[in-house]
Amino acid sequence: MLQIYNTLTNSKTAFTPIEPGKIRMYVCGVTVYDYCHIGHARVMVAFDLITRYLRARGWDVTYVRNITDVDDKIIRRAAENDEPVDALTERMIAAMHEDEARLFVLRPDQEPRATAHIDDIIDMVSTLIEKGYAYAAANGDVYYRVERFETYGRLTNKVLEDLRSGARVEVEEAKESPLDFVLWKAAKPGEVSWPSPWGEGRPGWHIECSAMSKCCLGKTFDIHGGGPDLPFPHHENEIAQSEAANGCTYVNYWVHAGPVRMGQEKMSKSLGNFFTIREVLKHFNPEVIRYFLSSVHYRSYIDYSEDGLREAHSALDRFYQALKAVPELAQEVTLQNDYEQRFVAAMDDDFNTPRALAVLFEIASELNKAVREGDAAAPQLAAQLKHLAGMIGLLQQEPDQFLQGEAGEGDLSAEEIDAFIEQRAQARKNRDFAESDRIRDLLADKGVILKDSREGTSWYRES
RNA sequence: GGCUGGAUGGCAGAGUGGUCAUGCAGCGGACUGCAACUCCGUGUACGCCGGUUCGAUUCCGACUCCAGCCUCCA
Repeated sequence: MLQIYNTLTNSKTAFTPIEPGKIRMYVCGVTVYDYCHIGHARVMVAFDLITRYLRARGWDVTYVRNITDVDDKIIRRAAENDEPVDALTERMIAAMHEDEARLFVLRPDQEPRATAHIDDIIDMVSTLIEKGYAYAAANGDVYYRVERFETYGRLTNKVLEDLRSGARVEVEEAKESPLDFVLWKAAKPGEVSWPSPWGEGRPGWHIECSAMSKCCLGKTFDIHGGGPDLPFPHHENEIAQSEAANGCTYVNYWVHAGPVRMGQEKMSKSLGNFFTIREVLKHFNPEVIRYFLSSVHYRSYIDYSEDGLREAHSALDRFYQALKAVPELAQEVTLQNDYEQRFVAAMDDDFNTPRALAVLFEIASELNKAVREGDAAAPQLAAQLKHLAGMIGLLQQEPDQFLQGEAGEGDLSAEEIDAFIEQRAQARKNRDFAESDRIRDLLADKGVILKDSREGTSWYRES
C-alpha cells in the first residue's frame, strides 16, 4: 500500500487516487533565467524517480511540470545580456533539457509555459475579480484579496493574524492590505506585455501555476510537488487562487523535496553558494550525481560535498562491478527471494530510497558470491538487480560505460589505454613484472586503474 | 518570536520497545607475480535529563543544539 507524506497534514497517509489507477501530478518547475543548479537537480531527480517508480508499479501517471518564462528576473537578465527575453528563455530551456537528460531524468508529459497560457491566466484573474477575491488597483496591477480567503495559511499552519502583524511595511500603496499579492502586473515601458482588461501587463508568478495546472490536469488533481522553499507563499497562494476561483479542493497530496545544503546553510541563488549542474558534471559522472541525490530520503536535507559524490561513485562502482561479472543477464527471474517485495515495501513507504538501495546492495552481495562460487543463479540475480534499480532510474548503463567513464580534457583515450594494456600483457607474458608495474603505475598516474582477471585486463577511470 | 522537521558508530544514512540496516573508509585474512575487483572476519552508535516499562536509541515530558519556511529563491 502506497503511503505518501502530505505537507498539508504533516503526516504520512495512505494514497487514494481521484480516479482508480491514475495519478495526476503537477510540479513547480524552473524560472528560466540561468543554468539549473544542484538544488534544481534534486527536485528533478526526486520527482523523476517518483514518477518512474509509480509507473513501474502500474500507475497511469500524468506528470506536468511548468516553465516560468516571464518574470522580473528574466526581464532583468535579458536586459543585462542585451538579448530578447525569448532568446534568453529558449537558451535556458534547452540547457535545462540537456542537464536533465544527462541525469537520466525523463521529460515530463507536459511542460506548459506561462507565456503560452496568458488567456487562461486572464480568465482566472477575471473570475477572481467577479467573485470578489481580487481587485484592480489604481496603478494597473491586480491583487488577490488574501483576507477574503478564510482558510489562507492552512498548508503551512500560518494564522492570518500573525501574518498581518509580521507583515513588512509595504511601499506599494496600491494594495488594500500588505498581505495581498499580485495576480497581474502592469507593464513598465519597454517590458514584454500582453493586453488584458486591466491594460498591458504580464501575469504574477503564483497565478501561472493555478492556471496551467487547471488547464493540464483539471480543477482538482492528486499530487502537487515542488522544492523546499515553495510551500509559503507560493503554494499557499495557489490554493487561495484555485479554490476561490474553482470552488473546489485544489490538491489532495502536497509533496515537497528537502533542501540541498552547502556546509551549514541552504544552497540558493540569493546566497550565491550554488553549483550548477553543468559545473558538477565536469568533474563527476552523471549517474554519480543522480545516485548521490537518491541516497538520501527526498524530504531530508542533503549536504553537498565532493566527498559525498566520491562516496556515491564508490557505491555505484560496487554495483557495476557486480553486473560486469555477468556477461549475459537472465531474461526472466524465477528465484524465490524476497528482495523485490522488500524493495517495493521501502518505496511504497513514502519513497524511502535509502532503504530500497540497501536491498539492492544485498542483491549485489549475493550476486558477487554467486559469481565467485559459479552459482547458476548469478544471471538471474543480475537481472533482478538491474530491474529493481531501473524502477528508480539507476544502473541502466552498460557496466563498462560507467566504469570506464568519460575521458576528460588531457585524459588518455580508450585506444591509448588499450595500447598500454597490450604492452603490459607482453611484459607479463615474459614475466617482466618491473616493466608491467611501470606501465600500471604510469596509467594510474593518468587516473586509469587496471584490473587483471582470467579473461584479461580491464580498466576504469578514477573519479 | 511563529510554523515545520531533525539530533544514530570515523563519515554518509535507514530503522526498531528486547536478536543484522546498508554503503564508504579503517583493520586482519583469502585470492593475486604484486595489485585491483571479489570473498571471509572485524565496531559495547543511537544529543541531554527525567518518566512509563521486566526491558527504551525506539513511547511520554522538559532541556540543549541544528536546519528549512515566515521576503524573490528548487
